[in-house]
Amino acid sequence: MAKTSSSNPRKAAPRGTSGSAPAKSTRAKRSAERRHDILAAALEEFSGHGFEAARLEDVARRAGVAKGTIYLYFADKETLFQELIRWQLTPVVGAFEHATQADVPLRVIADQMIEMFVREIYGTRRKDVIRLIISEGPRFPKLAEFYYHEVLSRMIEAFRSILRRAVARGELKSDVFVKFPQLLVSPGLVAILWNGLFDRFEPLDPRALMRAHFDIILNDGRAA
Amino acid sequence: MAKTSSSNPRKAAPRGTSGSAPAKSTRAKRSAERRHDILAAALEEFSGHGFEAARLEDVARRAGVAKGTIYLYFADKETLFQELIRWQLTPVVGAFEHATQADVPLRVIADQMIEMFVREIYGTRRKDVIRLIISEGPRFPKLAEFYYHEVLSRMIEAFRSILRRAVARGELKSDVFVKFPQLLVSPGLVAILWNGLFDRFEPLDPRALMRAHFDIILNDGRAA
Amino acid sequence: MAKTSSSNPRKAAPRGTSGSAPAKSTRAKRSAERRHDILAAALEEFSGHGFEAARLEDVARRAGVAKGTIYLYFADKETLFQELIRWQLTPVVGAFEHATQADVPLRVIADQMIEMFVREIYGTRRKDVIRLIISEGPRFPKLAEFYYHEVLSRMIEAFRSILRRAVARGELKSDVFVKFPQLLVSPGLVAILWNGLFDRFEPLDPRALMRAHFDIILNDGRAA
Amino acid sequence: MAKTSSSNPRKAAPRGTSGSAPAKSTRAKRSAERRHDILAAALEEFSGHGFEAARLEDVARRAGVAKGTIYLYFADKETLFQELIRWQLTPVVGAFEHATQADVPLRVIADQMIEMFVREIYGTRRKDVIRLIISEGPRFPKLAEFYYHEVLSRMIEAFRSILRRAVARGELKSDVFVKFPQLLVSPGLVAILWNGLFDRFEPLDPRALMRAHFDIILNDGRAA
DNA sequence: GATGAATGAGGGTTCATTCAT
DNA sequence: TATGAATGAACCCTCATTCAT
Repeated sequence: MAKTSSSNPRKAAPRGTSGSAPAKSTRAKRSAERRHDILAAALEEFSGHGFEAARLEDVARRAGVAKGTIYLYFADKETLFQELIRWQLTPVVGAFEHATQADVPLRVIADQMIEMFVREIYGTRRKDVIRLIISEGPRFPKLAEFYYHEVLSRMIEAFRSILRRAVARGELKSDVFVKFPQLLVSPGLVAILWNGLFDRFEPLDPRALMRAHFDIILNDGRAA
Repeated sequence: MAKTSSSNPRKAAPRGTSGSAPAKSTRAKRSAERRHDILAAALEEFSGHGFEAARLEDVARRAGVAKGTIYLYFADKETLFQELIRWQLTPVVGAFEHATQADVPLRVIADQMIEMFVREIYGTRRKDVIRLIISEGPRFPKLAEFYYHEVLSRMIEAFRSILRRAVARGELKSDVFVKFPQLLVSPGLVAILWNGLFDRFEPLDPRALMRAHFDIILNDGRAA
Repeated sequence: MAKTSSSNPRKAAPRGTSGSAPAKSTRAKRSAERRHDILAAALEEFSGHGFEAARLEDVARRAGVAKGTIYLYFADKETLFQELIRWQLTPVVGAFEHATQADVPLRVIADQMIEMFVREIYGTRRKDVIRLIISEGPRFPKLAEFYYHEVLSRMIEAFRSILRRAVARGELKSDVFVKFPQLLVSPGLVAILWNGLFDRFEPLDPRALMRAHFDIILNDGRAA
Repeated sequence: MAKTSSSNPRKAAPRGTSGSAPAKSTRAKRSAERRHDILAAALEEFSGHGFEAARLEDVARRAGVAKGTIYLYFADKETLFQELIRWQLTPVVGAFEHATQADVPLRVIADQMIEMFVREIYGTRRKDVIRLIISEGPRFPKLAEFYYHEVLSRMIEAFRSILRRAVARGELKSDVFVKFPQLLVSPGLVAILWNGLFDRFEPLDPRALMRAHFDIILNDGRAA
């Protein structure tokens, strides 16, 4: 009953060019790469098949490691899954919070948000991560909890601060969005879900959808 | 070596209002009841665990039948799942189409839609059926196809006819909704998903959310 | 509760001219027909799939009866199987014994045997019955026992009496066949087995095979 | 919804003489042993119960492995069955072909054949393998095909070359056996089938049977 | 650390048999 | 008698997890 021999290697994969980190022991670097490879492989497999149907053997093969190796880095399938979500979403939250601090007109922010969403979420595997949270969240209370506390509530707070500034500035006549910030992001959600389910029947342009939505709610006459 | 998988009766489901036929033979009635019991049990189990993780043994136990009995009514697990979706959603589409034919002001229709949604979807197991389609749809092309053709496209068409009338009447200045009817229903979707994932952290009143949304897009000054 | 209005029409006329049986109560006649139908259906299914893989549901459907009806006539699947063998083989033994009593030259008898074999065994479902005994016999001791006592030993005895007469008459110089009558029938067996296994690769004419065999062992110069 | 059934090593079977390689890694050796154990266990179970009725759990228990282990070596039950046949029969074909190349009198060859048959087939489990092919072949076209191409046609060819030499030498007056080599082996077949079905009622000495047969067809006066 | 062979519980599906109608 | 819906034991196969090397 080997305890996890721990000294769990650092997160954060070396992204892009391989070893830019200057002074990491080869051991530690290899370890971090392994962990990254496994997470990346898991992303593909969980995205493609869902949690239950994804097979750790396929994750291992895709990562180029043996099945047992996965258990050196992650306690079990469920932990791997949760770490995968964390690994993908944590970076964007920071970027998002940072991007919303600039004091620019609401419409400009909206355009930035749209581009950011399309570039960082819709155009990447993160789209599938969102879908995974929606699909598997109800069966993984801890996952939903992590997502709510570490991602969603921070993003909502960022939104609210933007919105409050916009109301103060008179750009928004109403404060409904402060109360229901979900209304701001719902088109993004719809775009993601539609894409996975119905794009083959009727494609949906996420940018156009979100622009139309902001035109309406910002109510500036462009769409009226 | 494979055998032709045996025949399955698949008697007509008790769509909508129950049996109006006054004199059903006991056999046929029992059969319809069994089918109904199995579908109801499957709804609970699939909702609670998802398609893969739901166990037919639990469905059987919950329905009060033996495991093998399920196979008298449904060819396999997947068929049971699809029939379940069909059984739950087909009736509401008709009701919805009928409800949207009245020639009344858009705001009245909107209020009716909200009430209908809360009563027929959000307040029932149908909410879970929607969630199931979102979760499992990507892995069940036929399911997504059925849902798109038999449910979604019909509902979208109904929406569009309402919206076109509203534009013609001058109630709507823009025709974006005719182009993106998804924007109309996105709050309902958000409400369902939020409910399953985050209600325990921060409850969300679906009626309030949807009303806020319609206030904004109908733009009549109440919320502006 | 409409009962099936029944009056189930009789199946398949009882071979050759229709009703030659003079005075059977309708009940008894119907019952015998049912039994016959089930046996005939079982012959097809067991021949085609073997004992284990044959499904009683298919037997019932083919016989035009309900699954439960089979159990009114036969105790279980195994009994049905054994009765089937008995039903098919009992008649031929008598015919065979009768045919071998004529006091004619051995070669004439041989030719008659060949024709009888081709007509009554190889050209009919009885060929499959033989195969079934070979395939399933080791797992059904009672079946092998029945076959040995009721069929084989009687046929062997008949053969031996022919052979003894032939030896006495000087038609056969040796009495090996009296000791090993199996050598007489082995080509028939080979023909049956070859037919089921390899005919598609290399057809085998049973009549030619058997004639060649008798030419050799009767050693009369035709083939020498 | 189907997954690609995973890979199967299928290391080379220990054909004929065991491992001549002196230094096998323990891993590889254990693997070959396991495969052999499973095949041997499968031989017992399939022989005793037939393909359908044999249970893989019993094979596993007999081989001393877990149920799942079988699937590390064989894709499924059917593959295990076919590999079993191949494993048993391939070696004898080569041995047989080799044995028939000596240019010795026909009667000598015949005696050698008889001894070889009794020693290598009748006295071993290969007898049961032959029975399995006969029993299951009609339901496993691929099995019959393998057997015909890899075993039977090669043996027939070997027989024919012997026979042609014998005809040329004047040892055989007729060439019927060149046309129907089945007639040469039919007593061996009869011996095998008789053994499985009727030996308990009336034992049959395979050697005596085959000698009697060859005496007759070689027609040299010993038996006349 | 890394491997991958081995494990064995678990679940979908089949089908002989029963029994209420 | 006849039916066929219902039963539930049985069995093949999968795959997360372990552990000797």
